[in-house]
Amino acid sequence: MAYGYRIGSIPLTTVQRLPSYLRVAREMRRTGREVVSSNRLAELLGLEAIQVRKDFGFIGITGLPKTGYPVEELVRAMEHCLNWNRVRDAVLVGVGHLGTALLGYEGFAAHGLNICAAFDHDPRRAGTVVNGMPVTAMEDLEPVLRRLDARMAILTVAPEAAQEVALRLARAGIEGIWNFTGYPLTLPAGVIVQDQDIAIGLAVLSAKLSARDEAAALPDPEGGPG
Amino acid sequence: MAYGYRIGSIPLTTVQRLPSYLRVAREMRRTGREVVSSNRLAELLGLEAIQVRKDFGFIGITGLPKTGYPVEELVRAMEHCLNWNRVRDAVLVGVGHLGTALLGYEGFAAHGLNICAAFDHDPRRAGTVVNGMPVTAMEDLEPVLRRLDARMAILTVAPEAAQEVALRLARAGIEGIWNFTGYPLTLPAGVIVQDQDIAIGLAVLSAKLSARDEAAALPDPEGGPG
DNA sequence: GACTGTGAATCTATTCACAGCG
DNA sequence: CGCTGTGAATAGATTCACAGTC
Repeated sequence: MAYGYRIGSIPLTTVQRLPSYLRVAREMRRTGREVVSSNRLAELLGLEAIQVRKDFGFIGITGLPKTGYPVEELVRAMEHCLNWNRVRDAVLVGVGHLGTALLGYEGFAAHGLNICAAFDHDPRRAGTVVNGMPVTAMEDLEPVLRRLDARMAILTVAPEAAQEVALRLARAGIEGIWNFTGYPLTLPAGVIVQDQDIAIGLAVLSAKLSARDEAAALPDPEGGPG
Repeated sequence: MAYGYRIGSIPLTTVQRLPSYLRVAREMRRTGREVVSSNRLAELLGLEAIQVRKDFGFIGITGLPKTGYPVEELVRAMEHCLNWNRVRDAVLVGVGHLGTALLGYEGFAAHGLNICAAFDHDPRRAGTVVNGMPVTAMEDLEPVLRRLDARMAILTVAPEAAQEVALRLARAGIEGIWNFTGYPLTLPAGVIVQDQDIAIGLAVLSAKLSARDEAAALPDPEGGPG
């Protein structure tokens, strides 16, 4: 196993689509809409209706023939599945450009995430306040973590430091690491690592543009432009 | 089709793994290593060796029995596939927290990306310089784009503005949009949109932590902790 | 012996066909 | 009808088995 197809009983691909369903469902709730069909959701998100229905089936949401799915129940079920209905504390390590941006990101509240401490290795940064969050020196990582109740860490240090810092976090009891460094971490089993590699998205976009160029350079075997 | 399984002749999943292969291969080249086996790469990246070999097969890299794959050729083939061997210009729209971070990100050079202009809707931000990049007012978007040679745009505006700005970019000739807004864009066919939704990674991590909690609350049907 | 590389097998995800219900 | 939901069918990704090569 080098993959991880399911989370609990829910397919990974379904979980990956939940944030976009949830965003739309919350917006509908806000505007007072009470039910929505799989067709409408699919259209808004560029998916197939059957996929929406299958996904909802996996997370145990049941709809009403003729009318659709109740928006309120959708929101509740997805929030429960993602645990986004209660606030969880997380620490952030590495207050560079990206760490700073994440400290300023207001969307985390909607995802049940509260950054409760920030750490940086640079002594000139420690002691300052960045986007409203005081920055603590790295040497205080362990004692501060002991006082807090954070299970998650957001890792935004330089790739060279990633492994060492991640290990310290794991030893200090952090259970889940959201890894923005691009460095492939090796950690004791039991610590969950979620890689967030910005290069992947860029790779896909680059490859698509590149493939289109090559297709355009060839005679057109079938189908028009686009 | 609501999916897009392949880019040219290469499976999407393979393209998504290329950045991590490339990172390791470049590091090996830097340290003077000339060949590497699929086994070694798999170990470093937490994959299966056979998957590495299959991936390399897809992008046309051929190795040598007994020795492995030539590092230099690996780097070249992957850079070519991703078009990361030549520099492409891109514009960035939306100089908030995230846009600012991306303007300061030094890794783009290694990915062949050069941000050549930045735009923002806020009149207080236009005219300033952020992380070395002068910020242009939104009303100058079209004329400035006409003078530049950018095919790609990085979209980091607020979700509410995403659709409208994306449409302007598409009309101005932008071919690929890297969409950080979380808003599901609808654009004329022919414009490639790559969604980069930070909430997906958080959703997966949250769901994994959540699933573990629920598993821990149950009697252990098989297998130890983890 | 130590690797690569191919064709088959397995496993997963998506899509289709259609039954069921209001 | 218009919509959900299930079981089967298809497409895709991963993994296995093993032949081929240096």
